[in-house]
Amino acid sequence: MEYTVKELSEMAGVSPRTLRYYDQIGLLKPARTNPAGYRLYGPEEVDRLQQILFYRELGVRLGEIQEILAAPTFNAVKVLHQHREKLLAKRRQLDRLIANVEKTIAAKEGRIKMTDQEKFEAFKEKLIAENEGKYGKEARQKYGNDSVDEANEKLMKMTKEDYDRMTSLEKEMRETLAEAFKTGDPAGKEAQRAAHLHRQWLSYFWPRYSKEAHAGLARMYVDDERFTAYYDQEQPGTAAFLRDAILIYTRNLEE
Amino acid sequence: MEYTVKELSEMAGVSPRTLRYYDQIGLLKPARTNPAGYRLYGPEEVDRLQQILFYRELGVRLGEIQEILAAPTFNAVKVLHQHREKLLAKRRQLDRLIANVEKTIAAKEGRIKMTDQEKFEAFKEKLIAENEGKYGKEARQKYGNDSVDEANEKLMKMTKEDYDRMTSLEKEMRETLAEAFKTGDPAGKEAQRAAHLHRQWLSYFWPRYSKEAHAGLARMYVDDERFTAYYDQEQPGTAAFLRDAILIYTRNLEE
DNA sequence: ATTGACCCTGACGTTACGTAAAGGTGTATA
DNA sequence: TATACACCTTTACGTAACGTCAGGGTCAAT
Repeated sequence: MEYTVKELSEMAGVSPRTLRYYDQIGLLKPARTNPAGYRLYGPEEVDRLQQILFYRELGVRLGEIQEILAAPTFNAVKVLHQHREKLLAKRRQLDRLIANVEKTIAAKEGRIKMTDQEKFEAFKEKLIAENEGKYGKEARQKYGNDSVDEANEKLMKMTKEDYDRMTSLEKEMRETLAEAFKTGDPAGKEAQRAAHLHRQWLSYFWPRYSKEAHAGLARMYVDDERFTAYYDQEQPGTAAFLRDAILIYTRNLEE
Repeated sequence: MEYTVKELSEMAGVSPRTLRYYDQIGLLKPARTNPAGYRLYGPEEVDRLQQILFYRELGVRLGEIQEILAAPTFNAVKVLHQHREKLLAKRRQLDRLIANVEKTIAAKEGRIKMTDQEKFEAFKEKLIAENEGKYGKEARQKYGNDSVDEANEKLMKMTKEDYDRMTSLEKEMRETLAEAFKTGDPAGKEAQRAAHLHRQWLSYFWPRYSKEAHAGLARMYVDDERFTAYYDQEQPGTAAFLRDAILIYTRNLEE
């Protein structure tokens, strides 16, 4: 299959100008040109363009991409695995930015205070991540393999931001539940807040919330001794209390 | 606290030149200048710079940022929530790219075939907006609402034994998945076993199995950050890996 | 034969800075 | 008090990766 400039550009989501520019700088030459000088691209060029876009996505300069693709040791599959790693690192960086935004929201609402340093933490770590993302060679030569690997491991741990959000939600729920248990009133404000937090926590697992399922789970909390043991750790009767709170909560839900 | 150009630039992870440029174009003027003309930045400028960097991160042009920050209706907290949404969307986009890389690896190794269109799917951000709507709401209705509600009913009727079998099945699936992830091959034997276990586990929720729904759920695992968070706990990329394994699994199923 | 959507090659414009060049400032130390 | 040295200033040209015309040729269908 052969593609004209426009066909390939639309398929790849780039502009025709971009393809002509890549031709101009020798990054992506068409397979052939027709008598009138029209550029025609073949399957190899399609794959090469995909490679180029992977690198471009990672912020590698076109000149560098050219060198990489020209290297005699170039191994497409190996490089793709590297791409994958870089993209995962980028995702971790995004997680940090998201955490930063959430922290900033909390600060603006007066719930917490942020130092000036903290305000920029996520942006700076990006620089570190990106620097490392210059395909590692400089950093590895400079600081040696070990420290780079250590840094990577550290970053990997930061990955669990989502998981942390989930567990902190569960923790908050359990604390609220413990407070509510003291009141003894499963219909009370605290207990209902616990039920609501429980619902939010649940939403990390369940694709869609339904009050019936929520109530069903609550009943199971008492029937299943593992759950009972878990929730009754501090105070026996907590599991049953939570069940009652959830049953009231779901009963009061509209729809 | 007042900062000089260098102090602020180091704190924010930008160059001094950048701050002078922002002053030049009127995007970020210093609070005052000392007699010798040195720029001095106060707390308001620090916060404004943070705002600017959030927008810049999202690819907004400086001119546009200027307009946004100048708008009389500007509401910092509201905008931060928008930032958060955008960042989450960006993360979903990254998940797509990661999936694309993994798919490309599989294709290079000859395990699956990719059309030219598929090779570029993840790069096109416009299509993504469409997919967003498609998988965000419609797909959830398609694969979610009806069958999930039925599933919830099933869950409610479940006995404790059923529940135990279900959880241990899920545990086995996750362990198999973790092993398979190390191989990096979603078409491999381990990964396919994980996909099969996933199907069995699913059958505890879903009234009837269909490969289309299974594949739909797999896609949702990557599109929905809650699922991604859940499956990526140990190893980032696991959700995308599971999705690919399931896609391959369902594709190989006789109708 | 004509239309209209495509193609070509220049060539200058744009964004967000990087990078000197040429010189002034602040302060710690000899 | 002199000197070093790390900072600061403005001016100005350089750059990457295209966008955006202008001016003109091509192709497939009507």
